[in-house]
Amino acid sequence: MQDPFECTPTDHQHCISSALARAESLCRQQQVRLTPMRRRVLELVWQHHRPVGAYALLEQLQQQGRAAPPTVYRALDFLQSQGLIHRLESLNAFIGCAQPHRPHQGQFLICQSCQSLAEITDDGIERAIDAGARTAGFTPSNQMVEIMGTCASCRQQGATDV
Amino acid sequence: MQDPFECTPTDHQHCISSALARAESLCRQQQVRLTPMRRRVLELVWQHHRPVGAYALLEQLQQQGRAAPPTVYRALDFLQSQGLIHRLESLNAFIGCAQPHRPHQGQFLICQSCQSLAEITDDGIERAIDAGARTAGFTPSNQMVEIMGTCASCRQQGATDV
DNA sequence: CTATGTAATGTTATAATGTAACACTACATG
DNA sequence: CATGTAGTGTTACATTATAACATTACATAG
Repeated sequence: MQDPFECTPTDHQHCISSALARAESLCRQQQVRLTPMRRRVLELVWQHHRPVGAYALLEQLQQQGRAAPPTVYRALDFLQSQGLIHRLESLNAFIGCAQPHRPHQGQFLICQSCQSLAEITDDGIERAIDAGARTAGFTPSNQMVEIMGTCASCRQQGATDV
Repeated sequence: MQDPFECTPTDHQHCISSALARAESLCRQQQVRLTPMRRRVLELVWQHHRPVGAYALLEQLQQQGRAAPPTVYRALDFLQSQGLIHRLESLNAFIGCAQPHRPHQGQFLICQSCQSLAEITDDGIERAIDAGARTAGFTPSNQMVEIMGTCASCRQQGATDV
């Protein structure tokens, strides 16, 4: 398994371009339009490659012309509806989804030390949540799981010097 | 198991007063001060008995004198630090915790139909999350689990008339 | 009992996040 | 070309949260 927290600069260009390619293909399949604005916002999200707020994206858009909050939020809403990005509720931020092809909700590992984030898709977690909810007479439609802690590389460093 | 979504008016008075009594006792134990303001905010949170926003609480406080946002947020921070309330990230809202004596994080069942909320504490979920995170080389310290769906009573009604 | 320090609250202003409402433009289709 | 719908622009505002500093309450040492 590739460490989801690691990404060299070279990888990173690849991350971005392959994410955009996947998005193009997925939107064609779904017959929805990945307009220039939507594509641009998705590109910016992937450039960060960590949770990024709507207003940070807005500032970047404003460096190349005018833009206002609704424009960003609309693009983000669209991207989210297509599963191309996830929203992190505990951070009010967004991140690109690496597996937009198969619908999922994902669980998020948020490193409190380096602010990096990894997405996992763990059937065991999803099943446990589903079972727990149903035991309480509740019919779940959607799960949000955000896990705060320390990523592997921060833990190694932190073991001595933090 | 008592249905966490149900609470008659009579029960409700009992909910509030017993929550306050538990809070008093817990704060004495912890040697922290449940000041009148903090107590009042906790009481208001319990009066709602569903997720309530900081500004809704603020408005209520303002009906009995002046109050400003920092006052409410400080009280909420304190209550949260003592485990007396939980913050629901996906709703930007707060709710009283029914088991403040044993530290826990809880999982939240949010009914999208009636906006009620139930807290469960499911070891299976917590273990699955812990295991899933560790498999990814991540050391979790804290979990946020918010589950959207339909509560039992809404589902019964909704089966026919929604 | 007063002095002193810390915790808690008051107060003002502002930051950060998000949306409503309406105008305009682009684009597909009849 | 006419028309409708999706997408974007624009303005204004709503909602949520915090920074910074003043003041008050309260415990404890002297």
